[in-house]
Amino acid sequence: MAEVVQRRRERLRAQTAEDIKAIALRLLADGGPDAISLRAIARDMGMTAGAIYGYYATRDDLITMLIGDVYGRLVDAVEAARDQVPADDAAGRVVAWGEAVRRWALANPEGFRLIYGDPVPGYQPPPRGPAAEAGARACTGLVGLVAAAWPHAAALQDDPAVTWSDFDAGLAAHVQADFPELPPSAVALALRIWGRMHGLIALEIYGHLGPQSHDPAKLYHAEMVDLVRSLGL
Amino acid sequence: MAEVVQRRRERLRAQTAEDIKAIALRLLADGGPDAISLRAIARDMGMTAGAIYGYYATRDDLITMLIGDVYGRLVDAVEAARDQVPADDAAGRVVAWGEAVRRWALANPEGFRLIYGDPVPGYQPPPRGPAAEAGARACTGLVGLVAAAWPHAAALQDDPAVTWSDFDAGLAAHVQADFPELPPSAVALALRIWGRMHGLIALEIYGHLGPQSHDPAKLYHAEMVDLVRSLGL
DNA sequence: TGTACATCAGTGAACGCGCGTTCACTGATGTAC
DNA sequence: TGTACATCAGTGAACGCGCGTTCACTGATGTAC
Repeated sequence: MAEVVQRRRERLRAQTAEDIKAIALRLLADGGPDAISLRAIARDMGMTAGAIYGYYATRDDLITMLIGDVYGRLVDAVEAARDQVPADDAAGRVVAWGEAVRRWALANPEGFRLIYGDPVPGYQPPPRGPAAEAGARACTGLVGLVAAAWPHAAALQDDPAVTWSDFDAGLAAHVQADFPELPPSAVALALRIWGRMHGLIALEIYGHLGPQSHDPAKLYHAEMVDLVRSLGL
Repeated sequence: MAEVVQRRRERLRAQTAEDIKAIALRLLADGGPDAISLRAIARDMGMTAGAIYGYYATRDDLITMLIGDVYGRLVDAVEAARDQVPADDAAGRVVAWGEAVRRWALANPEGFRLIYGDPVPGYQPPPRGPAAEAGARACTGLVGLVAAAWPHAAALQDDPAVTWSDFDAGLAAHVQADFPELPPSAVALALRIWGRMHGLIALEIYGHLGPQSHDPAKLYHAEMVDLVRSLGL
């Protein structure tokens, strides 16, 4: 077979694989994680359910790709928001990051559920893969924010009880390479900041904040302000 | 029919209704929220699926009761842990509360998912009901903790921009009745504390912390210490 | 003590549903000569 | 230009599954006389 034809076929295959993901994402946004079924996707694509197996080996494979994609977009959005703020404004970057997470979550609630919630029923996430990678990216970004703030934060947040062995070896190595001066407690701080951003957003997305608060945005912003203060900024 | 017989029948009915919930909870613990199906419950009870309709009108009704139950137990556990600490030790009570939430979540991960995560596929939570009630209880408890800390926290956390209208009217009225001195920003602080506890726990339960941290307990404890400090305690 | 009746928890079979997955096949596209 | 062959994306029908829900029914328990 001529190479040019083979290459066109590959392009078409890749295109269809993308279409499948795109439709899956629309189903996700419309109906929540449960709405992602091979049959529903096939229906929307005007295909047969069996045809999907030409592109993804199983449903879980597709979901895995999907989570990786969505998670990647979240991290993209958040990094972009951070980079809107000058690098020397450590406090501003932290707040920009945090507010961007919330903004993305509210704009893509089902995406947020897909990433952070019970994924699609019966789905078991693979320990390695695009999702884990995106998580690592997010984590790295937060460490970067902490690194920028560390000159001020150290006095409040340094804790000699924290050691490198408290963390994943890969993460620890990565941090030590990028920020040789940074102590392990700075990584702990980064993870805690992650949790701090995640908490209010998760409560809001899952409808637990609504019954009590009429203004979650204000609440979240206050939390970001307090967070920045706890960084000594 | 003799009253005594009717009463015994009622007792038996109530007992069976409880058994159904108990088995549903075991299914939840074993297989996650998706494992709660009327057919699975009936199988475990040695009944027919249809028989469940003698006790709960629909599956969603059962789930609603279940969530209320589980949430109630969580709040019970947390309140009990708080009450182990003398009332004049505001900081200790906050930490006890927070650690109890995490302990309960780790001991009942599927319960935590049921309450705070995507509930069972297709389930829509009713705005009123035992679950909402338990949420309100948790919220009230946190406000109590903040009230005890407010003499110290006010200087750091008071914010005149927060108004009573930022909150649910019922909650606001309740707080104003119980703690007449407390400003609205104390309620905001309580909700933020809720988020702060929820964040790391949710990340841990849903497996997002594991890849990065080897010692989530230490991480969480550090967060509680920082939280207490941000209360001026 | 015995018999006709009422209650009502639970049965069992059926309904229609959507799902993931498999597989022999069709039919369009391109190749070789 | 025409014909025989290869590729391979997609078909369509079927598999077996578990689900929520309904409904006419059975059969044990207790009541009334």
